[in-house]
Amino acid sequence: MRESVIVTVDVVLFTLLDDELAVGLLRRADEPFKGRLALPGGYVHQQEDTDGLAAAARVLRDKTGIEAPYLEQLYTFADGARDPRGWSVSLAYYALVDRATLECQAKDAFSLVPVAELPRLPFDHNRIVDKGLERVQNKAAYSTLPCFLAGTVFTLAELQATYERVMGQKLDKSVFRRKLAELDFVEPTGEQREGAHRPAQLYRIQPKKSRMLFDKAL
Amino acid sequence: MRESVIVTVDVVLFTLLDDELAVGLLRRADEPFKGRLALPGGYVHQQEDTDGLAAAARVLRDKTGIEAPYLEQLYTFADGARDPRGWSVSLAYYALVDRATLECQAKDAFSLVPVAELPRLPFDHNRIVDKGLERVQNKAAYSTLPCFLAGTVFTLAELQATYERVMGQKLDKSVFRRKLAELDFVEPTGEQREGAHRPAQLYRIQPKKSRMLFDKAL
DNA sequence: GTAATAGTGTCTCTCAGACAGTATGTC
DNA sequence: GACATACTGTCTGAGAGACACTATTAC
Repeated sequence: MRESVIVTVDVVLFTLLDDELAVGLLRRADEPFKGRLALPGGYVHQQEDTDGLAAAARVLRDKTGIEAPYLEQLYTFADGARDPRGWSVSLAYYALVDRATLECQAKDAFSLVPVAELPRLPFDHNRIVDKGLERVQNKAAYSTLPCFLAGTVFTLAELQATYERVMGQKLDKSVFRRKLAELDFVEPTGEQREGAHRPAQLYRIQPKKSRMLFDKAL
Repeated sequence: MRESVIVTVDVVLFTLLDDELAVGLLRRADEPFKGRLALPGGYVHQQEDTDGLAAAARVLRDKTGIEAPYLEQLYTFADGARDPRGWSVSLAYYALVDRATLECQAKDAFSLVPVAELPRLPFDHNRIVDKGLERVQNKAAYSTLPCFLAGTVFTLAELQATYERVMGQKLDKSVFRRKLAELDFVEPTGEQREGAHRPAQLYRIQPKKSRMLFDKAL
């Protein structure tokens, strides 16, 4: 017995907007919920997409123009009530993009909304965003994940601020740097950031260590 | 553009067999791979199953007779190569069952294989088991999850042994008990386990705290 | 008594947190 | 010089690990 099931991918696109975690939303071009703000999503294309991840990357690229440096499966929402068209499966992915990359690649037709100010979204998209937030916050302290929100180069103060924003708590500067040194996944570029006061060393992620998991929290 | 996609659920059933983590496998009744050992799995039934979790519970119940006390979504495997019939989606779940419950509920037609001795499985079932193992091992130290493998009542020595088996490392008795006391999720039943030597106090999980996550490792 | 397992007490050393201190830039 | 930000050094308290110790059963 084989039944036809609607299979879509939906992407939660996270970035930092004014030092707050924000989500990328699009106005839906088609029914159902045409015209409403929702997560970028679309059908899986069996000919085009080798797997779920590829489908998510394609959907994100086609709908927003963005090639996310970080894209990972989040959860799969599958039930008979989430879509008015009937039983459906949504392969949910989440993406992390820094503001610079986003500004440079993004098409205009798309909104960034801070997670604290999200409107009611169609389908179960609020649940999907919640699940994404939970995942990002849980993983933040134990991984290099927030680095993808900080851009390609950053000062240590900026990186610390990024971790603090995602984790939702203040960190001690001295402790943060001590652990960074131990974990050894950033390296100085040699460049400095000039500003109003003493310039700061610029750093980047060591290419081989861009996706690390730690034993202890940062 | 809506395309029909095969949607199945597959369940990795973990239990402890001779102090080793083992997986429940079934001989496939139908093509493809008829007669081969594989994970219990089946199609989603849109009329019957309210959601993915319900589908996984039903498949596990129908194929093995087991009502798993712990059942959680693991990952979704979706691509064009995993099933010879074409592009397919497998909603993978993992279940934890203690030996006593398993013995009492299980139908006979099913094999328990220690994870170290797994044969080559059809589809991408080896990948699914690997993912499940990874998940269980990662979560073990930070959750009550291994308790579901220990049975409804257990001595502290048995519980420690269970954690050690799942985590793959020895723990210090004194440290283990100190943390158990702090986390406060087991309670004495009042009963004792009689044996060859000094009897041990029996414990159970506090019903309200059966699924806890810890900040620190046990 | 001995053996074996249950359960507890205590020392030490590591490390996170707190915070003060120094360095180097702008004005 | 003052001030602001970058960066470093050091003290302390909590807690994990190691391990010895006591308790209670069977024999």
